[in-house]
Amino acid sequence: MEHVITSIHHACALAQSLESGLPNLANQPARLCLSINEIVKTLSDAKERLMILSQHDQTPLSSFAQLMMMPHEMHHQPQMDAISMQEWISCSYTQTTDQLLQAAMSSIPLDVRTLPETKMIMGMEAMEASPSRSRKRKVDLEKRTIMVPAPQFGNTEMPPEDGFTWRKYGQKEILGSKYPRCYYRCTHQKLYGCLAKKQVQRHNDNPSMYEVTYRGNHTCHMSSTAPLSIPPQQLLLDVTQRTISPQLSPTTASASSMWLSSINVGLQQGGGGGMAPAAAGASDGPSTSRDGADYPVVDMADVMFNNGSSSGNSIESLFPPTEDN
DNA sequence: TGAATTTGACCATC
DNA sequence: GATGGTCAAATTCA
Repeated sequence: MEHVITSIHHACALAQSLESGLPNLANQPARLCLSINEIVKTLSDAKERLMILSQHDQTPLSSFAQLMMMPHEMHHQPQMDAISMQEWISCSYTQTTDQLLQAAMSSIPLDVRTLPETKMIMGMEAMEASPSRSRKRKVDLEKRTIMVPAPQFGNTEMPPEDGFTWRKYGQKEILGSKYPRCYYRCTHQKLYGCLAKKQVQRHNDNPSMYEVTYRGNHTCHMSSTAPLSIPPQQLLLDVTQRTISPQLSPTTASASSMWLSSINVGLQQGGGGGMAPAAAGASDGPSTSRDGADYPVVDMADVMFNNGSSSGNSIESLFPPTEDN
């Protein structure tokens, strides 16, 4: 039991370090992923040990329960036995992990996020919408579908922001869907010939999720006068090389910032069931051409899951103190 | 007043 | 013919 408490303390320390390092990490999603992964791994380890303990020792885990319980939950559940504690931990852990994954996925640049390797890494394959019935059009643009959480607070009717400016050009009732599908195209379509489009539709069974389908690629960032946004290649390079991006667009910076907020809320809320409001600025990176490009996702995966998770466990390995921004 | 949104109509595909 | 995607006039908003 002592080891479990130690692990939890360690996870809390990691979370606090993450929180304190947020201002300097707004543009380093890979390191954030590393940190989250470390926290989740530590809590998972504690959970597994708790499982084993609770199987061997059926004594109530009241002290630990009180330690981990949210105040409002304590009010409603003054007593908690080992079984319900186990259920609670399981539930909380699962929800938190899912929320973190959601938040992480929504922050990773779209081109990276939608790569099969990335989905595999993040365990998000199941979140991919089932392939729609094939329908070849004259202009068969590349199509990528993701699920993003709807805002929990504020105007939940607003589709989640993704860092780009979109212009709505249509809305249509879709057969078999409770919610209409909204059609957007890049605001800069006329000015820069940007062909990026997206469709936003609330999930039928889960209205708290939006199904967002992107088609085409943003070309507006290529213009010298177009809104600045970092090409994903550059961002990925920065991520994998653990260097600080020389310049981040306001959009990217704020998106990263919101991503951090999401993580923060997720960590604080535990199983409370709520992420940071996506409407405040969920994040997508710019979407540019990636056809044929060989992104070093494997390297990123290696960094994320092999390099930092097993050895050291020092927060310094995740957030070297030498960097400031 | 210009930009963004709404919405009915039209077109493409199955 | 049914359905999804887009157009464009009308309307709303800042």
